[in-house]
Amino acid sequence: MTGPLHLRISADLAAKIRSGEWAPGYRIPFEHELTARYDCARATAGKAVAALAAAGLVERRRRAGTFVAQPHVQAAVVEIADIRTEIEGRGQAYGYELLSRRVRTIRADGDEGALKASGPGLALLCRHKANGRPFAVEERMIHLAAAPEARTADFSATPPGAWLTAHVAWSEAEHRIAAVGADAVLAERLSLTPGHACLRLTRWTWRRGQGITVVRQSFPGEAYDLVARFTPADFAG
Amino acid sequence: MTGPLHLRISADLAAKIRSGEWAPGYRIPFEHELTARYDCARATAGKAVAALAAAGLVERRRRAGTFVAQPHVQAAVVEIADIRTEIEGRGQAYGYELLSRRVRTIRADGDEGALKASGPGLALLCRHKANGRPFAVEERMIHLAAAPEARTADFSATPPGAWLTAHVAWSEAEHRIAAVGADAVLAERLSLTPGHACLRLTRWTWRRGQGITVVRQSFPGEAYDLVARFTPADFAG
DNA sequence: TGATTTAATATGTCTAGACATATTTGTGTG
DNA sequence: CACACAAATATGTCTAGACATATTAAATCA
Repeated sequence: MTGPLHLRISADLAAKIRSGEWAPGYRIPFEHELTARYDCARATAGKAVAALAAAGLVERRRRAGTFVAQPHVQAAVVEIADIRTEIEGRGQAYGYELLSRRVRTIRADGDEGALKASGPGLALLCRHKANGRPFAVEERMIHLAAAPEARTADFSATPPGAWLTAHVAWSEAEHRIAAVGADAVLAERLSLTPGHACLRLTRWTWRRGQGITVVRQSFPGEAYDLVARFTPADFAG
Repeated sequence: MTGPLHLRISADLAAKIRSGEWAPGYRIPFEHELTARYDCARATAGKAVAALAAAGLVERRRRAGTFVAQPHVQAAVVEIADIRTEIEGRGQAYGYELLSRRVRTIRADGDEGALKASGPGLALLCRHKANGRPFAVEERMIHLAAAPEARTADFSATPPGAWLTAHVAWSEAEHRIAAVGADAVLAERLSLTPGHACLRLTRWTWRRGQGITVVRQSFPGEAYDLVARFTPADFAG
């Protein structure tokens, strides 16, 4: 094993935990023991153990020691790609249509209410296509006070998601993933029969507590899976 | 602001970034400048900036300095709680039934194929209830070579998910989230009409590359939303 | 016995250095 | 002008201490 000593120590400890040799609840060696074993300063051993604690593999308690953590809640990282990237990544032709665009007051209830934004917003309705077939319908509201340039942007050519990531920085986001049966309107837009199972991804985006945009994307159930991977930590162990 | 100095420095810097005062690409102060500003050792300033780098707020380049990172790809952390925890967290009564249990060979294709496991497996079918109503159907396969104790575990009382997290450590997991229409069998088990939109969560779990278990949980679409939050970092800023 | 104080101890934070490593930038050469 | 080389410099890693803080276990007192 090469590289920085603190990483080597982390990897060694992580391997013991991953292999099950050190079960949840096991007290791992004290820092002063690691210091002796690896012939290093306490800060180096401490850094190695702190990394494991940050990754959730261990829990540290003063005076008591450091213990292998109980398996965590399943936490999965979903990388929600831009739809265009998603489609082109499958080798399909991407298509985009703006179906409707208008300025209206942001509602204080429902999905838009969670934005905690008031005043005029830009309401967009658009459709993404893969190989000419409907892939997703996107209903979006952009808070114009937070993104004033959106008023003059040409969303008939540029999908609003791509435009926003390029023009507006965000600091917080929340996603909600649900399965819904298509109502008559959605079914027509996606060329499905009413009731067809669809995956619905709703995303709210804020910056410093001010709502920027909320978007609801609906996919035919068989067209799109969200894939999430999780590894408890990044050690090579 | 109180507490450890390195956290105070992290929070100060994070606030500048979040507010947009330091835009993506901006070079934040060098460690030696922070050292002077906060009257601390370089290690303390370095720890603060390293935390921001770990959170993805900044990127560090030797000789060049530390720069505010470009807004990342949408990455959402989904906390997929144990179903019992999920139900009880809503203040509902949790119920559990084992519908079927048998030992059979793990298939080499389909969902089970991705386990890359062969030999005997324990196939379980169970149902989770909230306030007496079906909440989820769970189809699970446990690789018995990876978790031999499962052969004698009493899954009529303990849900397999809870048993596994307590008895078997895992190192890698993959989740797939999809919307499906209920087929006749699933509809009957969930007391729905066929075709009803359901959220389907499939999870594979490995340990050191060896498949441990694959589980497919199906929820009535209206019963369960996956909620994912994303904040670039954990600082109070 | 039960409650309270006290001492021991592991982690948390921090310092003031040192040397290693990578990369940019300037310089000189063909 | 293009390219190779050297110097400058910011981060990365590490040491050998120090004191702070939380918590447990032991000792003491009601």
